[in-house]
Amino acid sequence: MDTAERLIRSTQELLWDRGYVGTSPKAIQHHAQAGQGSMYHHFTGKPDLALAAIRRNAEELRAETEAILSAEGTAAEKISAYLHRKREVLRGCRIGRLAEDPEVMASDELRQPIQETFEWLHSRLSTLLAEGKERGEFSDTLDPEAVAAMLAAVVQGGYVLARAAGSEEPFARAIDGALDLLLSS
Amino acid sequence: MDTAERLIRSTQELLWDRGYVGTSPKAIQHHAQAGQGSMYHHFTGKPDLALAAIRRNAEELRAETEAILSAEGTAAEKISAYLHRKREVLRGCRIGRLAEDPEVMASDELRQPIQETFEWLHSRLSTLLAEGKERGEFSDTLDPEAVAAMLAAVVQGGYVLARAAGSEEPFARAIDGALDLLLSS
DNA sequence: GTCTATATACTGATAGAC
DNA sequence: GTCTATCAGTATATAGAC
Repeated sequence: MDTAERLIRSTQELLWDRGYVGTSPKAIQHHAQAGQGSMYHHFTGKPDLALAAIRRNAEELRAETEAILSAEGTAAEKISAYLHRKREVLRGCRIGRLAEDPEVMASDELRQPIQETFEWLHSRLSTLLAEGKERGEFSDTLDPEAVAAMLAAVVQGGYVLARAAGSEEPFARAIDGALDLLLSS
Repeated sequence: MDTAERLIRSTQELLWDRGYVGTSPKAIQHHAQAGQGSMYHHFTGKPDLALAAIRRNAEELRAETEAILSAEGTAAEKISAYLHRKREVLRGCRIGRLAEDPEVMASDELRQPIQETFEWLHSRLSTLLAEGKERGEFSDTLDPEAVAAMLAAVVQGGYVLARAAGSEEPFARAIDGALDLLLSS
């Protein structure tokens, strides 16, 4: 793996665990085993490298999610698979956590991949819900747009509750609560 | 207002907007119009002052929430009032955002008020749901613990989606989705 | 209680040698 | 491409005068 690639991957990990404000160039260089000079040769600075890493994290998250949502099954099965997907719950969401970072939110360029990822997810979930509703899997009164937002929020909020508790349990409970209501509605 | 009080209130605001990692003693002093010496006279350092500010933010959030949940009305009305409560959506949650801060999560002392606040909220919501269920307001199959976690998660995740979008809309949609399912279940 | 001086380490970068 | 040197500014304090 070349140096530029190691720098991007190291930054992906550090942004996931510490956010943008909490990640220094020095920490990135150390993690990537690259020198100061290498980093500034391949990237113009911290924002440039962070942007590459955020985009990569977004692409990877989207690909992993799409693999689950496009698998065989009913809409209800896909939604359930998405909610019960294998996750490092206590680590949080590599994309959602950046929505709490003041410098990411202050930069249109850094915020864009975050915004687009959630727009994509919302669109994907709401299409799926509409198809399931069409096939009679869900209540006739179900609002796909609202329920899609609710499902995305439950996952993001589940991470927050779990981290606050130091336990995966609140995440699992929140998912259960959402799925119970959706499937019994 | 005395200096110690100004320092605490300034730190409350800065932690809300920038988190612990993103807030420096210098920024606090400037916001509170207090000198370096004053800050270190009243508090032993940044963690000590932050702890006071986090506890204060937790107390205030809890008091505001309790006022809504203990008002007159059915369980469903109280839950709806809680979800539709006046919020600075794009600013995020003054407590939940700290669950994404690496240094707060690394310190048992700083994390404790965050953990306790969500434990209190979960307990309060789940009691309310159980009472409502008892009175026939909700489905017989409703699981109060799971739905309470789901509701807390929707609020926290709603903040994340709204900040990512730069718009309050996703928050409102997520709340609508949760409430629709709860009340039609 | 508040102020100024001082201190060590880190942040985020630039410059130029190799 | 990578390395070392250097830099202005900040982070997080401590010490001692007033």
